[in-house]
Amino acid sequence: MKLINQFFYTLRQEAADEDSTSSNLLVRSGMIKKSSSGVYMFMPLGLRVLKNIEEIVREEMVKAGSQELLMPSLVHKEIYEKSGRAQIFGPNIFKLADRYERPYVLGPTHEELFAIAAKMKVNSYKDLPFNIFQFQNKFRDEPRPRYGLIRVREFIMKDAYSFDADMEGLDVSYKKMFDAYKNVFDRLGLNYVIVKADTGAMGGHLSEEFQAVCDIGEDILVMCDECDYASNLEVAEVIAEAKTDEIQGAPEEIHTPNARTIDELTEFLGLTADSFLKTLVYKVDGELIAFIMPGDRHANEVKIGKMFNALTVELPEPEEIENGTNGVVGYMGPIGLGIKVVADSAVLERNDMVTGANKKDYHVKNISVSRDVKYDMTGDVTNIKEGDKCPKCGGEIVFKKGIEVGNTFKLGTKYSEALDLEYADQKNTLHPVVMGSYGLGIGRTMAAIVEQNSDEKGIAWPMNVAPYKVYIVLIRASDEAQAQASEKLYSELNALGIDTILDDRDERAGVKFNDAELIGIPIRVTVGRGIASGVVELKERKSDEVNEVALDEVVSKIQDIIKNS
RNA sequence: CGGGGUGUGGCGCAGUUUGGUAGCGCACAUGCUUUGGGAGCAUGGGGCCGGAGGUUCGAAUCCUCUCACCCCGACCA
Repeated sequence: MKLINQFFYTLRQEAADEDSTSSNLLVRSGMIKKSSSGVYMFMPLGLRVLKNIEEIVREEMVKAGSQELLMPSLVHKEIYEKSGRAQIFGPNIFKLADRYERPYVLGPTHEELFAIAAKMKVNSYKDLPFNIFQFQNKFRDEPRPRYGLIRVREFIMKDAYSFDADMEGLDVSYKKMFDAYKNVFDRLGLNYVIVKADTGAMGGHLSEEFQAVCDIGEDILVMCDECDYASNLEVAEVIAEAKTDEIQGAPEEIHTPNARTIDELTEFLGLTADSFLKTLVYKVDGELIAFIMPGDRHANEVKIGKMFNALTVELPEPEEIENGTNGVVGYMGPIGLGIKVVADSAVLERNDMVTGANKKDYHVKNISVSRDVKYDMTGDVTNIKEGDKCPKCGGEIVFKKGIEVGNTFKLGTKYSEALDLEYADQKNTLHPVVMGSYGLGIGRTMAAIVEQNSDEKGIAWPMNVAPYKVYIVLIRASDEAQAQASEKLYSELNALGIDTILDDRDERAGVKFNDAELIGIPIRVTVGRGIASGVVELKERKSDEVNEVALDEVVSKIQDIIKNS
């Protein structure tokens, strides 16, 4: 591309309404522009990057035996009602109506349509397995879009689906996709980890997330400093500490005026947070249930939801709690509360604890859980903490932050049952098909790459996703020798299939250098005064070194750099 | 959904408290100079101040409503 007469622009100032390194750089470099909250335009340069990422994903999908197709975004709402997901997605799904007021949705993900499509082919066990995928826009009405391309409401996802006769088959199909994902993220040069995760709105048996490690990540990755344990915080198992303190005398009320939170109590009573028996009331599928746990731990709603196999887990309003229990908000305790109580495994053996008295301004001390508290169930209902023991090897747990760029699910038969996707086995008995689903966010991956590959000057694209590989800075367009040399270099590189920008604008050198760095082109060639002695300058974006190279050697040097990248 | 903030030329902002009919930087156009790290000087073009209604002789500025965008919260009582 020669820059004159092309749709190319950069911004010198930060975008006022962008809140992350990647979104700022992508906007400033003229690759994307916000259209409305959480919705972006992709400009020519940005689209090239997107397509490059897409192509790498496509290659790996095809290599893994998947076939590409394309589904509509506009889907009859009925389909999501049949699978029960209209409810699960709830307000996150974009709804609209046609002229006859028939309800439609903009697809948030496409398990249902793929199951329906698969029915066209699947009759017998002989028709399985197979795997299909697409690149398509997904729509999710996020309550708060954030961080540019990272949390958006419309985005391009590669979604693939596998169809097998049984779980053993699914294991094989899953492994193929899993390996394909590793290949993709390895090729993209991303620093990522794979963690176990909650199956969430997808349902099913297993979910693993590919997480790009990054400070602005919205997911907490639980890692072990000794072994390869890696999990999303949502599902990381807490190994209950065998902590037992001395048994005290009978429970005794203590006056704790205006001390409602754990923080206020630790301050007021001079005790550590873990001496408190924290009592939280959740509304689990509409039922008020109390959870007791050590005061220094946070409840984990995903675990609670799983424990009750519940669709919704929410914190009720204070009035709801006081109307539905014998408790007083701020002074809640499990004794005589009048609702079901679930005890976290970590408190079962505890003896010397303080909890709420269900009475304003009073708590109770000397609580021995086994002696004083009647609980209905027990289990792991809290988040793991840094410094806890690794559930796998006993090593120490550390946290990292991650951006979820890919997710693989062993779905099982949830969708095939809901949508009647069945096959006949050797004995002519019907069975639901076993499905897997595999998502990969293209725009989010692009943003994650920028988060991991930028400096104060701008983006530094890895070679294989860079919109162009070479940027020729023509210092003085009015100089015949310089103009001719850069023109020749430009044609030679393009003829070799090396996408090149020739900056032939009537701009000062500084402007061109800055733009080349901002938009992150990996190789820069400067054609300037050196041309008199037959040399140009070669510089890689990620290095500070500038090398003088003879004009007739530049092309082969560039080829070497690309080959070795 | 709750709290806070912001909407003024393509981009980034001032002006709003104390109403008097819009300004700065960048970008843009023209000319001269300059020319290897975001040039200088001069001249100039471009905005019904998010929208609607109201108060007033007069509204970017005050009042009411509304839309959009951003931030914090929606997690522990």
